[in-house]
Amino acid sequence: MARDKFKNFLTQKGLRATNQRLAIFDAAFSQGDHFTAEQLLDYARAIDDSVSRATVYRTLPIMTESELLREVDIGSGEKFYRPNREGSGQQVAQVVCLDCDRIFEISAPFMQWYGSTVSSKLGMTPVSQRLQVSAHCDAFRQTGSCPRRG
Amino acid sequence: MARDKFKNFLTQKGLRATNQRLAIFDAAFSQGDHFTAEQLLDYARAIDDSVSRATVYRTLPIMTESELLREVDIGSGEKFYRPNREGSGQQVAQVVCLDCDRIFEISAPFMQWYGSTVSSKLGMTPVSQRLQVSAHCDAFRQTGSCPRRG
DNA sequence: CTGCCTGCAAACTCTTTGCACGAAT
DNA sequence: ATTCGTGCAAAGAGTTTGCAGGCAG
Repeated sequence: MARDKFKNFLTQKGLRATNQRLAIFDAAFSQGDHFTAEQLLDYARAIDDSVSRATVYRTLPIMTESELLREVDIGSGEKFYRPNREGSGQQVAQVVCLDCDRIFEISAPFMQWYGSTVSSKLGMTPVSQRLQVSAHCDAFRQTGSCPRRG
Repeated sequence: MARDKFKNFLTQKGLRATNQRLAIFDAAFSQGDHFTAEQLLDYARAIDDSVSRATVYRTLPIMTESELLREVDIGSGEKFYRPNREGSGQQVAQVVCLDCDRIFEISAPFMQWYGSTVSSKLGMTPVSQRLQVSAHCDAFRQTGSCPRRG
């Protein structure tokens, strides 16, 4: 269970397993889709209403360092986060729908190879890579509404 | 000359070719590397000291819409911009050096193909795609200084 | 002249931080 | 007990915007 991995990570780093951190963790993992820091605050407060915005922002880096959460930045001002289930790894491309602002993720196994190829040309060692595609929804253009939104 | 393209774009859109806009344009194209909005303000003021921060921020979207400038967001809080010379197109990957914070660009022609493939799986039409690789500099790790920095 | 553009400064959004209190070990 | 964690509110960074005056067409 991911919750245990989080607790282990905390203990291992000499950090404390407080109610607030666990509430934030549970809130994050009750979400199926991407969420923002602000949304996470709402979700976490539904579990433990003592959670503050500051603690959410202080807990997010802990969860991304432990690789339980993935940070997704599509250059829209605010960052998105997503639970990293089933060890899905980092070889994922984001497809951002320009019509409904949703973010879809698609496996892109070649990315790692490409990162290595490109980096070695520059005498560098790749750490991570991100591929982001911005696209319009065909159905939206025809019907005027996004079929994935309803 | 790119400057003329900018003027044409302005005229075509019913916008005015003011001294400030042209100073900002010239400042942008005197830069060889990526720059931030704040740096652009400095450069532009060296040409015309009446240029204000507001006008820089108002002119940047005009220059990116006209495809004279490319926006590069590496998720660091502030956005970078880069002159789009010789019609280099959008098929460029960014390699961000984690040691010296520089941004290198490398041609990645396959990206467009990938964008199409992925988008069509979702029933979407790709508009743009971005590949960003974060990497460590091998030379830096050995010598403690970045050879590209000096 | 007309109305788009401008500079200024205040506002805004998202995120980070200082401080004194509170709780986990 | 001791130290780390917390909430609150203020600060911070980057960007946007309302307004009164200015300049291009």
